[in-house]
Parts: sequence; structure tokens; C-alpha cells
Amino acid sequence: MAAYTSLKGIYPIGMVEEKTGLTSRQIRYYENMGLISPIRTQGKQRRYTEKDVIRLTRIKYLKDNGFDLKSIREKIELLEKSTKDLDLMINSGATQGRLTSLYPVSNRALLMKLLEKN
DNA sequence: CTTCTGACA
DNA sequence: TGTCAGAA
Repeated sequence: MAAYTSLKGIYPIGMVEEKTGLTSRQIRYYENMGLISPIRTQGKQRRYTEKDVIRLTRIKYLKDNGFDLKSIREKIELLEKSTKDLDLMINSGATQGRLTSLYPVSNRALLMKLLEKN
């Protein structure tokens, strides 16, 4: 029973199973399919970061809603790309003053939420 | 005890 | 996808 050593934000596959609701079998399978890339310890065990867990949670959500791995991979790709673009904009100071006119309506809500934190 | 890879009654 | 084996 749960004798994990998980501190510092990275978790072994067993804990990821509990956090995401996915089986270790599925998690490893998704890795082979290129949907996730956890780091490995010297003993070759997988270690998942908080971001990896979030990513897997999204994968499970899409999977539960009937999407095939191909569709899931595309959606995750788009989501992470837009998030990356947002960070770039925010950190480059491009949002000074005219935020609403610089970003598309579809992602404005997310952007505003991100800005509230800073 | 947990995780890893490979394989399939 | 589940599950079992054999090793780490």
C-alpha cells in the first residue's frame, strides 16, 4: 500500500494512476503513442512532473468523451501551443494597455485568468 | 513492495 | 486493455 516517495513535484507511475484515474497500462501505452514523455531515473523508472499529470488528466478527459488518440494528440498540441504563445506575449510586455485588442475572443477568458495571477 | 518490458491462454 | 512472467 502506498509507500511512495513523491516529494518535490514528481511522481512515480503508481501515484499518477491515482491522480489521473488511468491504469499504468494506459499511461505506458500513451507514452509509446507519443502523447507523453516522462523523464526516467537511473533505474529506468518513469517520473512524472505536475505538468505531465495535468497533461494525462486532459488525455483521460478527451478519451472518456470518445476521442481517438490522433484527435487527442492534436487537441493537446493546440492547447499547449496557445498556452506557450500566451506566456510569450505576457513576458515580452506586449500586453501593456491594449490587451483586449491583441488577443482573439476565444482565448481572452483564459488570458484574463492568467493575468489575474500576476 | 513498486516498476519495467515483452507477450498473449 | 488486462494480466502474467522474470528481472531490477
